Parts: sequence; structure tokens; C-alpha cells
Amino acid sequence: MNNQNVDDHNLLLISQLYPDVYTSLVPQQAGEAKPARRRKRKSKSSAGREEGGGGGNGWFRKRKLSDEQVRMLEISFEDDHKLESERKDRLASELGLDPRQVAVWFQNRRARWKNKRVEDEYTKLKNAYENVVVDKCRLDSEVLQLKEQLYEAEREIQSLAQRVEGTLISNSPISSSVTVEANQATPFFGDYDICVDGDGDNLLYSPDYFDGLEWMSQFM
DNA sequence: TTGTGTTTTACGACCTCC
DNA sequence: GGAGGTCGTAAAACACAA
Repeated sequence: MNNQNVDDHNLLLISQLYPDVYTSLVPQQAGEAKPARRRKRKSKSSAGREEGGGGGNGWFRKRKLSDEQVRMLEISFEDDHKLESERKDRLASELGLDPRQVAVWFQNRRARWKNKRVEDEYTKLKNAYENVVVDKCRLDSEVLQLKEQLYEAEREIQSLAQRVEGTLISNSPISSSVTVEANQATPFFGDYDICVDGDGDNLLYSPDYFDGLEWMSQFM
């Protein structure tokens, strides 16, 4: 057991055996006998705990609360994050602390709790964002695949159209009328419209696409 | 041992509510 | 106006690497 633990242990024992002893001594530690909500901040050099005035023996140094005190405070905090004065006084006397210490502990604990909540919120949002990014990548690659398929289909249509045209020309003279007919019915490249998709890419589409499938079938 | 970063305790300033 | 809240920060206490 180190000195700190010995101190804590002694203080806890004293406070449990003599609940009043701390509050009768603490006013010196806290600086004033009354709560004294507002005090001028001391300069860095003089703001140490020597204000306790406890003879400079270190007894009134700022000290960590004992594990048991913290445990009890945590239990109470779990119960309710707010601290009404009755509960504060009860806790203070149970733990042998100054009510002001209990209030400060709750203030700091609420701040830690809030920080943790913000941290958790941030982690959650970050995860959600990462999921959305992954989803977007997947959809982008799907769009790319579909565009490739569309391009291939268009090329196929074009080559079929050219083959059909070649066949008809070689069968002239009666082919001329058919050629005209075919020319009217076949959506050649120039018949495609161009639109711009959401990414700013140009897309080709034929308003007569499905009719085009029909005209193809008559040659099969 | 010492330098350094983190956590804990405590406080002042300011705000809100009754 | 007082009690109790948040916020920002000082400083002690602590942890830990070098």
C-alpha cells in the first residue's frame, strides 16, 4: 500500500467513524467556511492546494477520492445524473466528503458522460458514412457494367443493320424499294438521341428501340 | 529518473430556472 | 437573487516510455 492509498484509507476510516470531522476541517481546504460560489481564480503559481493552510504537511493536498467513494458516487450517478441537494448532503455525509466535493464530482462526471456520448455518436455516424461510401462504390460499378452492356448491344445492332443493308444492295434492282423501306424502319446511329446522365456522361438511346427489335425479327 | 501525455479534482465565469 | 447547471481551464495525480 503506497502513501496515497494509506492516506485514502485513513481518511475513509476517519470519515466513517467521525462523519463530521471532514466538514469541520474542509473549510480550510476549500478556502472558506461558506460555500463561496465565486472566488477569484488564483494565478498559476499560487493556485496550489497550499490554501488549505493545513500547516503545509500535505494532508490537505488535492487528493483523489478513494475507490470506495468513487464506487458509491458512480452507483448514485447511475441512478440519476442530476443531484438534488438532499441527495448531495446525504452522499456527502455517507462518504465523508464535503457536499461541494460531491457536487463537483457530479459536474465532472456529467461532463465525462457527455464527452463519451458525443464520441459514441461520432463513431456511429462514421460507420454509417463508411457503409454509404461502400454502397455508392458498388452502385457505381454496377452502372459501369450496365453501360458496357448497352454499348455492346448498340454495336451489335449497328453491325446487323449494316449487314442487312449490304444484303439488300447486292440483290438489286428489286432491292431498291426494300432498301428504302429498310432505311425508314432501321434506327441507325444517327437516329439515336443523346442524353446526359447524373454523372455528366453522355448516354445514347433510341426512342424506337423496341420497334427496332421488331424490324429485326422480320429478317430472321 | 525524468519528461510527457492523460485523467481527476477543483474552481471561476456565465447561464437558466424558479 | 439564489441554487444548480454547463463550459473552459488550472493543477495535482497518475501512467508510462525512454
